[in-house]
Amino acid sequence: MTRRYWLMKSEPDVFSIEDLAAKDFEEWDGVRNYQARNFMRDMKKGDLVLFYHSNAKPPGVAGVAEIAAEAHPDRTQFDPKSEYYDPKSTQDEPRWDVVTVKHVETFDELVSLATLKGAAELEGMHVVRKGSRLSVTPVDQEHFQAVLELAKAKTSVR
DNA sequence: GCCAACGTTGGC
DNA sequence: GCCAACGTTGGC
Repeated sequence: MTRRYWLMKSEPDVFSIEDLAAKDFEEWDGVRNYQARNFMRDMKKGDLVLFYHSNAKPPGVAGVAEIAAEAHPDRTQFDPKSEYYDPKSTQDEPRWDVVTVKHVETFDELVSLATLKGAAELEGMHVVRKGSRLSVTPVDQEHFQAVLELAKAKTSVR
């Protein structure tokens, strides 16, 4: 099986890796960017995800999740009471999808964006680029492994 | 709070 | 189709 790797951003004040660990599974709703949506549509069950805390102090990768269910319609787009409501979306042709993610691991210590930026082997990774805004991005296997090793290195030093 | 880097909207 | 105005993301 060819497994693919991704990075997904979430603001921990809204939904953190601790929240995911408590629930085990989560529907990743609220993505309203076509590029991010298209990446989610490419995700396969078993793919691994770097769970990134954005708008955090500090921002960085907090752990790992796994794709538990592939893309299916985001119910919040049909709900007028939801902040994610999209009046232009129809049941016949939904615009927005979710994937279901499962908790795999919470790092003992966050791998901060500063650490990622300081790692030469992560050059070219989307999240280290200046002005990176895309909330869902593919990650090279080499980059994914390198982030795991950074997380392990931090743990062993303590 | 500032600002860079986009994405979206709408006039033309 | 072009582009200006505006909105959003997210680091710092």
